[in-house]
Amino acid sequence: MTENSDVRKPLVGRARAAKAATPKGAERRREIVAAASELFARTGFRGTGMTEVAQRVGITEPGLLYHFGSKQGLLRAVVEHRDLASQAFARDIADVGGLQALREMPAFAHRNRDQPGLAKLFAVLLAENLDPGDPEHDFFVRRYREMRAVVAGMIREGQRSGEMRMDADPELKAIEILAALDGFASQWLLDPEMVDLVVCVEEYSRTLIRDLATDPEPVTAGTSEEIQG
Amino acid sequence: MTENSDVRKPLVGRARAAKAATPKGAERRREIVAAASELFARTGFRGTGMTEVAQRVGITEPGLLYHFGSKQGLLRAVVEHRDLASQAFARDIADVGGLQALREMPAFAHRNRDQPGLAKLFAVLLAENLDPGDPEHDFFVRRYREMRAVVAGMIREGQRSGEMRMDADPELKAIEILAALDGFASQWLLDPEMVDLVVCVEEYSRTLIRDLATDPEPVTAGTSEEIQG
DNA sequence: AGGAACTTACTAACAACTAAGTTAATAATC
DNA sequence: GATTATTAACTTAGTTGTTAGTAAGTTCCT
Repeated sequence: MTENSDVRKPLVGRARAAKAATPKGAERRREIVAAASELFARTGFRGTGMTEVAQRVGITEPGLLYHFGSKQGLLRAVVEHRDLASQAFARDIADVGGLQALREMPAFAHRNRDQPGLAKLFAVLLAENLDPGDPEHDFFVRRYREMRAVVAGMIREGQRSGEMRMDADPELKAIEILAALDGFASQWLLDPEMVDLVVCVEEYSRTLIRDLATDPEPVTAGTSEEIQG
Repeated sequence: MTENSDVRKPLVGRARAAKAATPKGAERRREIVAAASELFARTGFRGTGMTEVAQRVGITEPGLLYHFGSKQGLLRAVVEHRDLASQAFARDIADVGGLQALREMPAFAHRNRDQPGLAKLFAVLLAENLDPGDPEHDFFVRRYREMRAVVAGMIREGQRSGEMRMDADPELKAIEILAALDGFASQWLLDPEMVDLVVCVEEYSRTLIRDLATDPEPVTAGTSEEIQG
């Protein structure tokens, strides 16, 4: 019944410039990516016009297209650039490992709260790319698989070291943790007066530790104060 | 005018038809809402054209506008209609109350898995309305507040009846539960081959019961199914 | 001189929406 | 019970504005 022949653009565009060739050009690109990130976060990819982005950095629309070839090219640049921040977070988690990583979740929440643009950008772009065939669908699939792998690895390390119960499924727990963090973020973005991101993550962090730790934790009151062993 | 004069349409449009006046009209409205739900779910509100919706039901674009007055009018109709399904879920939860409600979460997940369109629609529309000023922002704020209240009430009842520990914060737990469910849904929609919605919710349901129940649960050998495939 | 980084001027497609007329069914009147 | 009036439910045709993207030329810097 009415099969979808919804084929996207054939992506023929000659992708005019993949990399900058000049310090000036590189700087412009950075400006453009920053502006586009803000606008995509506010009005989405589909809801944002190239003209708006161009005005924001004080050039014309074709001037913008010179750098990225097409709107999709710009999207890709935005997504890849902003992903670095998240990857940094992933490294942090991976480096720490085990229960200590869970204890540091509130710090991550603080960073997010201070940069609502990044959180919103990813929430909006994720929703716009849920469908296979959406321009950045594969990117988000890959990204979530990687992050789940990182979190699952962190849990597995906690199990190896004996800090965490063995009968927890690291894969499933990883999905749950990422799900909760995303969900907190969207409720907070939607209604910051009612939902405090940091409080939510702090409480959830405690819940996770209570759930996963083999030994009961000493009662750490309030915010994330490190307890040196 | 680099400043944002991004004022939305003043909503003056004479909202030509708020309700149907004829069985035939009512039926057409239903068709249109169904088609628009599908399309909004796939390509979002901003990414979907009135022409596409109109074609889908076999009428012209002005014919569509006759019924809903404007694109926003159509969006509102879609959102309000599809919300009824979610409200039904809320009633279920509220009626059951306490731990039993947590045990029935997988049933809710089953319903969602069989209707991916609804889940996707809400994920997409939520992300498109995170900003105050977005056309349905207030609707989503209201909706989440209501659902948090329902879930928090369910927990409070569990506490009153003695099934659940008193030192859990019902408001925070409600945020967490909705966050996790939304997050499961979006990971599942993005990558259904790696994330099984039902398995995730089942596991999470057990985690919640373990976390909140005062008495340890008898081991209900529910699903020993394999993890995702 | 030559290329990077633009601009102006344009196009073709499409967006939501309107105006005005048409059809068909119902409801009211004679 | 046929005719008329009224209305819902459309259609055709057009308006206005915006979209991403192009073509071709210009400025600037090395």
